[in-house]
Amino acid sequence: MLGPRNTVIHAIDWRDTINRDSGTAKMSEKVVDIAKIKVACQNCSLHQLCLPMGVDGEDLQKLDEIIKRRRPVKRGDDLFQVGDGFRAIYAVRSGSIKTYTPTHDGQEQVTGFHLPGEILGLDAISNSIHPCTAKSLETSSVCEIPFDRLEELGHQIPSLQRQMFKVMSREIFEEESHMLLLGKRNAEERLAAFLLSVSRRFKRRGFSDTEFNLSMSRNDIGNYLGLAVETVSRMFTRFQDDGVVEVDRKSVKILDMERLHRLAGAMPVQQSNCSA
Amino acid sequence: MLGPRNTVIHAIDWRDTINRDSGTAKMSEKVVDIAKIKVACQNCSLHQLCLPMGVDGEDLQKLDEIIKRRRPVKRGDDLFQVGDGFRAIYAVRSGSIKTYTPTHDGQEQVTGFHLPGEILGLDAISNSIHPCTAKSLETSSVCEIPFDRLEELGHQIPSLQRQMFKVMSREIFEEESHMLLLGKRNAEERLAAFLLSVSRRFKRRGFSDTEFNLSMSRNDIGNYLGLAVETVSRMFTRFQDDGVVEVDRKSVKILDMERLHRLAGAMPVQQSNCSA
DNA sequence: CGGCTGCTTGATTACGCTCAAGATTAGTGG
DNA sequence: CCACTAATCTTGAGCGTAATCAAGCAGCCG
Repeated sequence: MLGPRNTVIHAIDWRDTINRDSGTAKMSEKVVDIAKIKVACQNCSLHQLCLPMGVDGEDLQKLDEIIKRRRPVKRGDDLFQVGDGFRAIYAVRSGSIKTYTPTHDGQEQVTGFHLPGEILGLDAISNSIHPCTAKSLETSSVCEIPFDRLEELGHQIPSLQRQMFKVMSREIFEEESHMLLLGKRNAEERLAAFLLSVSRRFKRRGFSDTEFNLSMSRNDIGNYLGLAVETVSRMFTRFQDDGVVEVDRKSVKILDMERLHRLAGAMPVQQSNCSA
Repeated sequence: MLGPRNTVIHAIDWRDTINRDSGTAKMSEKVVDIAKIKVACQNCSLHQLCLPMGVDGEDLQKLDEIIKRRRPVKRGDDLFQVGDGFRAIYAVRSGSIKTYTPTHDGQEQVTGFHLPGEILGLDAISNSIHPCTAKSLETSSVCEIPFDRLEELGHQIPSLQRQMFKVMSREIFEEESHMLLLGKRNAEERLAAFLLSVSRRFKRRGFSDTEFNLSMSRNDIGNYLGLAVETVSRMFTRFQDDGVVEVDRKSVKILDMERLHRLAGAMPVQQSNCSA
């Protein structure tokens, strides 16, 4: 199925993703990391955001040993599917992954977009079955962390257990924020808040917070925000007409951050101290 | 501010809550538990649902020792408030608690209703600050579990660490389900799903799944479901007119469970195996 | 008993969905 | 490399669901 032609194209996609000095999205680590796929945690640029945060020295070594680095997953590939048995959690290393829960009537709800340094699969622990599907939005690479091994290490390494609790807690917190968005905000506020969230997350990863590419489709965005595709499109147009952002297909440039914040409306009172 | 009159009234509320043989809601444990507030985990009827699940013998003893039982909290009392420093998580023992995140413009989003056996405060771990307020909907009692002690025990007791992960994972899963509801369901489906959720949770706790009292106001329900109060009220009326439920103020009797399920519409594909 | 809050019901409005068509881009194969 | 097809995105028109506004009712508590 995979001809040499295909391989070339994907290689190009991949290089685009890691191109740091272009005006386009850069959701990946340093170019050097690509060459040797098996980068140790201590050398990974996401070290500070990811599971190893707070874990160091010998302990980090141990954690590093149980982590399996996977080859890059192509756009459209599933990391895991709904119903799959739960064996590992995943950390995004480069690219981006969307997770969504399908319903019996064929609908889907996108539950999140995951950028480098973020963890997937935490919702599968309780039932030992993945309640959602994780699909790669572009060529991405992920670290696979076998959960039974991670649990063992959790007893041995206090800082790791603590970090796991923190990561899961953050996930709960983020989802509560999203509930607020879905429950109380109108279309304009939703899209503005979404753009700010992406912007903030890119910034933390060392990329521009004003110019980036959205790897997900308008459809995905709408689904995630509880809006019709058409509404998302109209809001983008409106923002552009108002001079708040400049949008060209996937590429977004935020022109007036101040106004975008005002458009996003009221945030949870906590949000101020929270550097997500 | 609190005259003796008040005290009496609250005592009455409390007795109502624990009255098992009336047709009204019964969200509490056995009457015997009330007398001696400090029930050990091993004697607690919620043992199987709560944090101690899977922990036994000597280990359960240790867990038991760090848990502080609080006196009943009265209706309207806050367990903790947004912005409070995080020191402990809480397990509901009887009654019910709502959590909500206030926004800067004075709005609120109810993020959950917590019944006996359920854990609160997990969203505060990552930032060490409570991002929401927890308010008691009726006279309730809770167990306070100091988090630093719990973390220590987590290293010593593998089954406890595991249970913590499971509890947090379940929370994430539940919130994803709620995201689906807020993003994709109409008013009718939302209220039907809500009633089914409450019904299911009462059943697991040994109460009737067809007759119960809702401790929260219509306002809270609407807020939680992303609907106006008026819409909630209209939907209750519609359900009653259709003979699906019988509603009298707080009291709900489900007459046609089958039809209520159909009204709730499509569930996540996982939901079938999930006995929440 | 009177004031208050919470709930219900009705009338009107508006936001965003649906349907539909066209435009642009991406993917595929000759 | 270009042409064709499929998919995605944009824009417009009309409609429907639920919000808003407004009033009345019932239960609760002082």
